[in-house]
Amino acid sequence: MERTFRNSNFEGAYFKCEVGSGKSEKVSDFRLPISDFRLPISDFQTMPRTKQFNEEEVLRKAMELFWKQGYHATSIQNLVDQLGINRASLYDTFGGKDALFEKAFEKYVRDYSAQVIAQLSRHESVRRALEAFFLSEARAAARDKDHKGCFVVNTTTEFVPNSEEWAQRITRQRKAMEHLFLQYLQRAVEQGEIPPGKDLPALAAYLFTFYNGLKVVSKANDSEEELCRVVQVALSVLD
Amino acid sequence: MERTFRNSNFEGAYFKCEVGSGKSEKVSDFRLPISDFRLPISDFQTMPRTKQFNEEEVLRKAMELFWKQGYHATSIQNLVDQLGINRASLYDTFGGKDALFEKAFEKYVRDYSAQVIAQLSRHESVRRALEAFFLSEARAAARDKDHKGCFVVNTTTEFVPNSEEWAQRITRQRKAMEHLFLQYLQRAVEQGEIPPGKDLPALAAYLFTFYNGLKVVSKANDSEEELCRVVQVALSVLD
DNA sequence: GTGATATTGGAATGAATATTCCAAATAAAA
DNA sequence: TTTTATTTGGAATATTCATTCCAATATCAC
Repeated sequence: MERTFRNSNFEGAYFKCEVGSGKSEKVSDFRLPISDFRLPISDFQTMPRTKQFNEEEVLRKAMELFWKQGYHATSIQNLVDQLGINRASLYDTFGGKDALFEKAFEKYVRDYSAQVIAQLSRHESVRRALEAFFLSEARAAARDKDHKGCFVVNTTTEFVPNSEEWAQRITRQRKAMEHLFLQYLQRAVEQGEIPPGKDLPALAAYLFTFYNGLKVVSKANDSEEELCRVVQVALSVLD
Repeated sequence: MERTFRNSNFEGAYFKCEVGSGKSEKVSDFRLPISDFRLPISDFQTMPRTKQFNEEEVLRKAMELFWKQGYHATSIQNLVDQLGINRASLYDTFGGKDALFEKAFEKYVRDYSAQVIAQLSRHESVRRALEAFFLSEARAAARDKDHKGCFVVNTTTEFVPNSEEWAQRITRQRKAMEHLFLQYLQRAVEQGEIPPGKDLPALAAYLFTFYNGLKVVSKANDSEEELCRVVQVALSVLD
């Protein structure tokens, strides 16, 4: 507790820009002090040793490991080995296994949401955008030699129904993604790509359901061709 | 090892008919000895104490627990508490955690396959049969207060890609279910329900993929109505 | 009832688990 | 260089894990 917060006075006091592999070797570390910053409590006069690793990069590694193995099958030792940082650093920086998993999950959602939106907004035609999105997901899944699937989907099956907290988190994710699909479908109707009068919320929920299925099945089927044909069938509901 | 097989000479020698809760209280136990049965090796003269629990019933409980919680989140202590049998009995009867999980998985596949086939063969019309099947799955999922989903789907996300052995098992399951769907689709073409010339294997793979998605999504969405509408959208590819 | 033997409950074991702790090393500023 | 606060490596801790063991119990054949 005590050690965890010993630095809390200085949160946000510096813009850090760190570069390096983070594998406990020296890294560059530029700090741009905010000139008019006043120390609120402490009376110290020197700055201590800085972190030897890039926090974002380490978090990315943790994300990949939890993504691939899930929460229960990933041990702290596992993380220490893979992340290349010390046990104590892990606890000091991220708080513990639960907190680290949450941060990894949030990073995935953050990164992945941006990617989905970017992918979908590449085409004017909604039909083409959805096709491009699902085909790219199918291809990426088939090519991922780790067969990680989707972090959110994996977490759904691992934590629901055994954690009410995670069930709510997952539900929020579902609604966000269904809402995103819905917006595109509404635009499709406006653009005359989809005949009006269709049950768009059900269609959006369907797209989300199919997405989940694709992410599960692609873990155990790496045939790019088969997955792409399935996508084409799935999207034929839009015709 | 030694204790595990001490009774192996008598496997199948009796038709057992046991009744009882199995919660370490006395149960009725009727044994109908097979009259012409000859002891192959042993020279014993008395029969030992019989099992105090119904093996099939205990296996069913183990299946439900693994189904709900997964492999890693279920401890032996957990099983001992839930199954109502002794630690030693568990190891003697089922071999260990891994072996018990496998047996539970196989029981699920056995029971569930029979149920799927029964469900599908209720209607002459393939379209109606598929609709009845998916709607019944949606309704059952929404009504399952444990939100267990599908044991096979859960196992897919938990063990793939971290176990090659399970990946193969899961792949076999996928192919079996796709094959089942394909047979029905072929019959649908013969019966004139589906226009000829469609890519039936892709359609079968699509149905399987959607099934997986439904089983994931229904864990965190218990709205029967929403799930059923999604099913209707999904099956519109057949029109 | 008696003898033989498997089951049973619970303790014992040893490995793995998450987390905490501390001395030594180190970076930044004076 | 000295001072200071932090990171770091690895040991220490306490819990939980899967599994084994054994004495006591209970059942079946006689």
